[in-house]
Amino acid sequence: MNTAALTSGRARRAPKRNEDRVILHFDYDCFYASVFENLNPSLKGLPLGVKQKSILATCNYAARARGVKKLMLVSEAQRTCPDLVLVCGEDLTPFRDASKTLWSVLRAHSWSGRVERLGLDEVFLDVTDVVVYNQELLNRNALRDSFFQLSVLDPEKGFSFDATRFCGCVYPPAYLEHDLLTLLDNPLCVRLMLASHLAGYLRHKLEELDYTSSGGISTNKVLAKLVGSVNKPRNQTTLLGLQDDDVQGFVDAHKLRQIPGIGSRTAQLVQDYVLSTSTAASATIADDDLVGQAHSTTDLTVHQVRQHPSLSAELLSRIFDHASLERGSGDKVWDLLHGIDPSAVKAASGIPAQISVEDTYMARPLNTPTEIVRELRALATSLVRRMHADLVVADSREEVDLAPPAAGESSLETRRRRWTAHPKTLRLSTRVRPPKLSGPPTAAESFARSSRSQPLPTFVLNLRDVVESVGERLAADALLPLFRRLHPERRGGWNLALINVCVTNMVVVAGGIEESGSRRTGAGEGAGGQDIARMFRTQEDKLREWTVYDTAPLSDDPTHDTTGAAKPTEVRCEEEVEGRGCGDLMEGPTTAASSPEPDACPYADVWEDEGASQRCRLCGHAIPVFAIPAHERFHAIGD
DNA sequence: TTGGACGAG
DNA sequence: ATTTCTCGTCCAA
Repeated sequence: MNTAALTSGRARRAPKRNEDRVILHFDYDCFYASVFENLNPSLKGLPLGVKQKSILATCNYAARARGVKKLMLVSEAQRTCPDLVLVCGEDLTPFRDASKTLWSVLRAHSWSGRVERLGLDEVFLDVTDVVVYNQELLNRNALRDSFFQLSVLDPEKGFSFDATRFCGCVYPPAYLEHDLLTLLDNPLCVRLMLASHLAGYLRHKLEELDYTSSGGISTNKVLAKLVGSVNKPRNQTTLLGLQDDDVQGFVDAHKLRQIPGIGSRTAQLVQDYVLSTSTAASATIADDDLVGQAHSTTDLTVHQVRQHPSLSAELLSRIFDHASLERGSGDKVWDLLHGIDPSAVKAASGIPAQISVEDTYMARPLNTPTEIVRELRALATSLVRRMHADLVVADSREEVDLAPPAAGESSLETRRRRWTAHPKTLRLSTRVRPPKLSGPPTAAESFARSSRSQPLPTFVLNLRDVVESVGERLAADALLPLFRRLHPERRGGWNLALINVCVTNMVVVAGGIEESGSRRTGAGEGAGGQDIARMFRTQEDKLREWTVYDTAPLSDDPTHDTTGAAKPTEVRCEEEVEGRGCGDLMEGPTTAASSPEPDACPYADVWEDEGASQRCRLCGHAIPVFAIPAHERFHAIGD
């Protein structure tokens, strides 16, 4: 039934916007800089720049007032503003922490749980439910003394507000002079007005934590985000669409690239098409001989693109298909050009889809095996740390029914922590340094990454080992083989400009964060997952009995005791060290990594010796001996 | 499943 | 020296 709508004639009809929802967008003002200012308040008022390697990731408004810009080279920024205070923002941990805190403040005020983070410094809220509830509560005779209820159960919880006006700015600004009571005859306007006060209240809550923000209020995500940028720092804007022209006019004024969802590739394809098919008669593209001009220097507005006579959703689809890129979402771009965005605000899962760590080596690319192994080990260790921070929670469950701690039990901590999800896949990505030769024809091709992935070895999920040792093992056992797959040749150095290590493919562990065991959910059949979780737990408890704790360093691996920490010695089995995950970085056969047979390791003295492990006959991965029973259990369950 | 392309901050 | 460090979705083989 869509085919009729896809004919160009019908597709160009006036678009129909869904205005049933109310969406808020928050953007924390110069977030990274604010985090540092709050960590160290003496920085407030000084021009502050946050750098990552050679660029300024962001800067505060004091710095911007002096001409410093985001994403400026550090050297340029210092020339522009000699007394610029610089802090290093390469470690994202404090930003993640602050982001989570602010997000939880917003989430605490949501009824629907639809509170979606975009990056670390933006949040969308779908507040349709709260707003509609308060819409029904409005007393037309006492609008000035309204009360916004934040809770159905507790009518006292909320804030007073004046329902005869909007909180913050409105767009178009002309509506400020409009008779507000007339405006409020429109139920959509009433909802947006209510939402503006809610947004103002929430921004005030964020300011109590010393974070200012910019807010956008509209009926979908794209419009809320776009309109939030109209009054930038520390303010908010509500997009009022009384007539369709208002919203379309607002979107039309933007450059193509400014529309979220239209990236550089899409914008270039659309723009190239529009420019190359514009005839001299096309009045919209003005006097410039744009057709002959370098396309990259032009930035068409949405309005200019929409003026193109034959443009339609279908034509866009053909443009994207023809470029052998993009799926069937010419429709999506067409919608975006008209301010239509049906995408839902997603409820937070609490579990990231992937966790990755990376480092760049622009100034001095990595070339020697020693450097590469050192970096792989460092990245592996931070990745394990991140996995613990993001995927492991304290376990409040009482395990009274299981074996009590044995005498001298050292796992008091470990049995109180558990994974909320297991990543199944490990991926290593690298980027080689841009081929610096050719001048003009250099494309953005140097930007490309390549990657290899494999199942994540299960020992990474062992909470008993210290992170450093797990990290070392991960590097030796898994990352090195992946690296060899990625770079099978050894011609004169690798010239690596970037390494990224990622875990993904999360399998949520049965029982949510607040679940309190299978006893709580009496749902008979669906409890299979929780039974599996229980089996894992009992398995671990059994394993613990077999684990010998020893403060002595491992005899065959002196690097393991560099931390001096006590570490469990693996229980060995007779098929000792059958396979090695490490192998030769430079000369290992390309097929070795995928073969179940271990390859010789002539450079074993260079690389980490991994200690006792063997390959699983089912999946071919090197498994530390102590983890084999659990690994087999894993296979038996069938994932 | 794997590896890439693209889009977001 | 169009960069930083991520995260998410979609697509094809």
